[in-house]
Amino acid sequence: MNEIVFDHKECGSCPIRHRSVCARCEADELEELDAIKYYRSYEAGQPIVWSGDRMDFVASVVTGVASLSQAMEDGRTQMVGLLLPSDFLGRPGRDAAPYDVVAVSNLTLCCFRRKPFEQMMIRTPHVAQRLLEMTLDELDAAREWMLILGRKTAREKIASLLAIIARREASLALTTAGDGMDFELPLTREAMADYLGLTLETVSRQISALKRDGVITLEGKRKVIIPDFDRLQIETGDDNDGGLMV
Amino acid sequence: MNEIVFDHKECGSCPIRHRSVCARCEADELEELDAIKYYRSYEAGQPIVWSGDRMDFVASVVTGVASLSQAMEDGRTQMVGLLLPSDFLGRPGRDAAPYDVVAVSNLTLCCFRRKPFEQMMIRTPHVAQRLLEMTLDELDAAREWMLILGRKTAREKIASLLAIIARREASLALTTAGDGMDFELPLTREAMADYLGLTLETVSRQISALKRDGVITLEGKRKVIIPDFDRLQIETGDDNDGGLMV
DNA sequence: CGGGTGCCTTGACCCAGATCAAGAATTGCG
DNA sequence: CGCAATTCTTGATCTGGGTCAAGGCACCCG
Repeated sequence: MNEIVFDHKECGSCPIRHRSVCARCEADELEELDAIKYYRSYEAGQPIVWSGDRMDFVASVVTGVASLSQAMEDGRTQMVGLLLPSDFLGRPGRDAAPYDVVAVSNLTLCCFRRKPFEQMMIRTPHVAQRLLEMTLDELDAAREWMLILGRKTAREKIASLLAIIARREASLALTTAGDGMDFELPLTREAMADYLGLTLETVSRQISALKRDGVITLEGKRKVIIPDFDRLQIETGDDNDGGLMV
Repeated sequence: MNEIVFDHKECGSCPIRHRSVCARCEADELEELDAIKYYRSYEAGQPIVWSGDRMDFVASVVTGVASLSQAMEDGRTQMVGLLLPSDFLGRPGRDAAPYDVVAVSNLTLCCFRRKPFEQMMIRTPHVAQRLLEMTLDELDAAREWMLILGRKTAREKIASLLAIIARREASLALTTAGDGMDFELPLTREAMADYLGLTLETVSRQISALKRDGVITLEGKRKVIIPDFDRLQIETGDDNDGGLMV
């Protein structure tokens, strides 16, 4: 893997966004992708596709947050993934969307018509490779999430979610500012509950508890300040080495 | 996708085992794969790899059942996947195993040394394509499992697991015998508990309850008879159209 | 045949988190 | 500016599933 300087702004719209591969984007495929690409914006709360819908594009998130979720008939819903800027949405080779996709905040997608994208994938093998890599990452994240859902307490779940968001946030903003960090929560309490398999009341109570215990500080309802990341990490119940996520 | 007659025995050892792709296996790659392939057997209960171990092979399951699981330091464990015959194990491009892999029953793997396999992947694009497809299926399965873990009751969890195993079993044995079906449970109560995020006592109680209510019949402790699959399906809480799985 | 050793079942009790309910804080809009 | 409409917090109570404990059953081995 050759380490190439990586400008996220330029590359954000490229679904094969990755420092080593982006270099190649500068070559042929980028133009090819440009020809089939278009942007779309969504308002917070707006649905993007419903489970089962035909989906004739794939896309990458430019700005904002989207959620993938599955719903049961009686209204119970489980969020199964969270898409942050630079994440990929859609599945080459599949007609129907497998989950509901909703814009959690205001959102911009960079879309590619699916058929031409698939064609390109066949012709340029490294795109399929990259997509495989990304899918394996998503699979790992989904499985780490299974551990959270199946075996962690409410407090550990909240801590895990905060740690994951903090880590993601830190890796995007390149401010590796030691152990203290802060960010804006992109999710409502209800969305957090749907992600964690809890009720919104429990989410609220556990956030209050973490605040009371000095693990986090809140500024308003959404801004979270983490004075000591290691402390938060302990609250997650995980062993104390890194695990990637979301 | 061209529908070719599919002999599972011949193809079981081919990691690109799929009716449409198997046809191509008859050509070049099959020989190439044969050259780097070897078999390994494990006894029930035997570990195959531990999370974090270096893993220098990929494999496909020939016979038996293996489990993927994640453990917390204090002993809580969550099973995150179940590998049945014809499933693929391992990740091209990754050195370390991300989970513990254990043989649930006696198990035979058909292994390929990883490096040569990766080389071949680069040269033959349709293998990468197939692997991407398989990984997407696993991702869907993992996410359906997230719904089960996060939002279903204990009874629904058990019903879901039984329905999933029954469906898998039915698709392997080509006996599409209407609505009645039966199979041998490949998991202990404890393994089921680890899969479902429950305790083994709750698993036992809910199985007893389903038996009492006539949803299933047991023969011994492991053989499950499902007189009416639709009835079981209702107990899962899902909407009543198919959803793939495991 | 008798006593392990796994695996499973069932009962009694308890508690983390759900549910129900009442406000408080924040946001948006006429 | 004032009055909804959201979104969040907190309290009181309830309950599904966890925990602890006591056998039951099948199989193996000496």
